[in-house]
Amino acid sequence: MNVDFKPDNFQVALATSVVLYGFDGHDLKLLIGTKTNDPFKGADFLPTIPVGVKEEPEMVVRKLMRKVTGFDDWPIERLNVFADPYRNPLGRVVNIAFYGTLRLNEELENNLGSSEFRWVNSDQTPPLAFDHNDIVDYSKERLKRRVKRRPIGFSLLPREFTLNQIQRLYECALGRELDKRNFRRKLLKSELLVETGKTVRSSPRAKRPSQLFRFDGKKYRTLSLEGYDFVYQ
Amino acid sequence: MNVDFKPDNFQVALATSVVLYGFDGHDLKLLIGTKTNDPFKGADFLPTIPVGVKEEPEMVVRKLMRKVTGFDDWPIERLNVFADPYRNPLGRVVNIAFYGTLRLNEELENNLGSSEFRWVNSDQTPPLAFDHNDIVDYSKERLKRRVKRRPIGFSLLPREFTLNQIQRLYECALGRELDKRNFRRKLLKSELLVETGKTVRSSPRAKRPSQLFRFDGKKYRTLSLEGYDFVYQ
DNA sequence: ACAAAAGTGTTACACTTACACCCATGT
DNA sequence: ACATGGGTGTAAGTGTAACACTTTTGT
Repeated sequence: MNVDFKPDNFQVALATSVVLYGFDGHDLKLLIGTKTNDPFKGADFLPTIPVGVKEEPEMVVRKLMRKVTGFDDWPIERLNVFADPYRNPLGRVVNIAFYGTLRLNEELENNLGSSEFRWVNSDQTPPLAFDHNDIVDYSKERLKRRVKRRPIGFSLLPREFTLNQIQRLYECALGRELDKRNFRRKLLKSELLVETGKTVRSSPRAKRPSQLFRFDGKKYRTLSLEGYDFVYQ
Repeated sequence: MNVDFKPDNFQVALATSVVLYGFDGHDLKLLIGTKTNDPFKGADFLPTIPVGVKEEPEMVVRKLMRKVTGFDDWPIERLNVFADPYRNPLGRVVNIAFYGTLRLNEELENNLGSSEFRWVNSDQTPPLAFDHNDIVDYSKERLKRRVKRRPIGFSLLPREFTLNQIQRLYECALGRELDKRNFRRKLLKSELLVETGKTVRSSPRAKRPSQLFRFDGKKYRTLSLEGYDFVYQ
């Protein structure tokens, strides 16, 4: 069986793109850029960067995130590889795509590294260049799956959050409404949330304040080792 | 943002490997080869083949399967991509790995396309060249997940099979024993099995014959469209 | 006192798990 | 008649889903 590589096998380029999700307490958004050069100049696309022949894709993605948002210390996960032979008109480019999750705050929302990028509501993704809409769709499925099985949303939430915020996040990610009482019961039973004792008013119109919770990361890691599965159907 | 590719980005090669699972009614096996040339001459490895610059990985994998087993019409699924920069000593080779499932029969088991290949019990995978053990481990996790959520085992089973065979297959894939009564109840409730009325004796020593069932593929496709989830915990 | 959002319990049903014996058949 | 694997039922417990009102607080 031939497993030898001849010189003309080494003609492929690597790229990596990242689908960055941010949650601002009310909406789930993702980061979109606009191409400033050909091919597809002027089209929207995902943050994307070539991967050098000796580079590790994850490192390259972190570099890219830092360039675009100013930070690179958010959890990311490899999504999939998009390897259609003609997905890029310049030649064969294999795209190793990632997705990441972060808490949106005003600083992040307004001070992006360059004006080529913006946050869009995750259910209003515009048409994108290359096969980037496929990448976004794939990442949404992955996020849905993760949210169902792992209490992963915490990297999207503020460090202290209300039960209504986390429910809203789950509803955005899953794309459907959830029952408040059942959601709370399930969440509190997991014992991954701890009360802070603090409260906050969700809006100027809201009279009664909500309780603030935070995520018990240590407990989660312990449970995780025991094979804990969150599972929100 | 730089998304331009310069000529020296195009120096990567693509390969694809396949983890082929076969079930012979009693054991779950997978296909392993022995390298006949360097690098790693003499080492065991997965069936692997370079992907040409204009080729589609799935097509290449099917070609590979045909070369090794004589057939290429089994269901395959893309697993993951293994892209560590130094996984191959010849240069940067990105491996787009697949896994496939087939029914083992004596013909397949004994008439492999070449003597470089053999079937090994899936829980006795030998040390493999490159990062192929990682690929195998990953495929086992995927198979486990698939078996839990989809009635996927049917491409591994003979067209007509006994409940004991399918239980045995699930036990191999999940790596643990299952309760016979609970397993049957669950499986029969799904209404994806139809009785053939035929029976077979499982071994010369077995006196009472077992009933033969087959899979109702049409019903499955219908249920599938409605978002059916099998779920065997 | 009213407006607004926060917060809270119960019941019916479905599914999961644990468990041990009788049955049909060939020799 | 016996040996062999094939086949069957029940009960307890756990999780899910549907459902509407009371409480707290600021104005």
